[in-house]
Amino acid sequence: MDTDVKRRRLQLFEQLCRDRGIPATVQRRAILEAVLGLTTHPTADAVFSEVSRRIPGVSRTTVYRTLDALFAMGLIAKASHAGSAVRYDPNTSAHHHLVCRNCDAVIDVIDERLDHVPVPDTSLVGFVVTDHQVQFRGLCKNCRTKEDEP
Amino acid sequence: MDTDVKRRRLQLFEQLCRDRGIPATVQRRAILEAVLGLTTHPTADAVFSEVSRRIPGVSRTTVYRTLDALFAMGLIAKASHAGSAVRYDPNTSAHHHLVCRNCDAVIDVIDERLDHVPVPDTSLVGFVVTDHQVQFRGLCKNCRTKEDEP
DNA sequence: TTAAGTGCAAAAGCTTTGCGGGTAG
DNA sequence: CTACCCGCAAAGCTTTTGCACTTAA
Repeated sequence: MDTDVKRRRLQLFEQLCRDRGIPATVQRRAILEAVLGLTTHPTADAVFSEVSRRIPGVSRTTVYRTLDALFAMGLIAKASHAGSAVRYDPNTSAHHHLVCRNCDAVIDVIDERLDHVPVPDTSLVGFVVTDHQVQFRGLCKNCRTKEDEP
Repeated sequence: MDTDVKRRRLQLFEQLCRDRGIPATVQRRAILEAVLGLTTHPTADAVFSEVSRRIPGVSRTTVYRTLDALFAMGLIAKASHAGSAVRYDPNTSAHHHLVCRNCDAVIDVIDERLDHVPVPDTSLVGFVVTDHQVQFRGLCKNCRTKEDEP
């Protein structure tokens, strides 16, 4: 992620904490920095590994709780796709995903044309649409080469 | 699900089993019928409950194993969206979903316009797209009324 | 000071695995 | 007959919860 964006996100974090009168702890800063530094849409466990390097004694529980908190503050996003574990995403603006059906890797897609797909008429079922996301499924580079050599 | 479609799906199941020389057991038939009969994109546990009614002694393990097998045979689909449990879908053809961000309910969307969204250029990352799905997020009827009365 | 956060241990929810006995083809 | 399936129990992985101690504001 761009250094400038990171810096601003961290400043936003500090401000949101001040506004709400909640402590900006070492752990929280480190966990936010870890997500901002990973481009792999890490699972909570992957974030835990990364953070453990900087704060050796940190607990998994704190990572889970903090990821939830950062998500609630709008500082990070959840990547919604099938798979055993939830994945987190530093990119909070509208974007789409390539999802590998073999290894569950998630790659960002930025394409304005996808931000304006036709919204179906959902008045019959009483559903209110606020948001949408396009998922492209297929095979990533790694898994493609693996399938070629059986 | 339409009775005719159900009947044909069950026939297809019998034939696939014969072709592959694998037994079409009572349990498998019942599990397939259960998924075809539920329009709620049931979790494995919901399928288990439904099947238990017809086959009182059936085990969760068999339900999990069979859902996997039916998926591998292309007889049912997995609904890919964030949430703790995997959900199964009798509709195996291209379609899209409304996902409630409050209760995780999944509702089918059939809209041809969504079947032809622009496919982004993924040659740079070496990803081969085979498929896509649009997810509309928002609030379902139930959760909307709940939020109105806090 | 004091409300909130942290770590630990334990539990909960979903799913998979190993194994002995049973059953469809 | 024989390969495959079934149910049971146990374990695995991700995530949540309760509680005593610590820390940021």
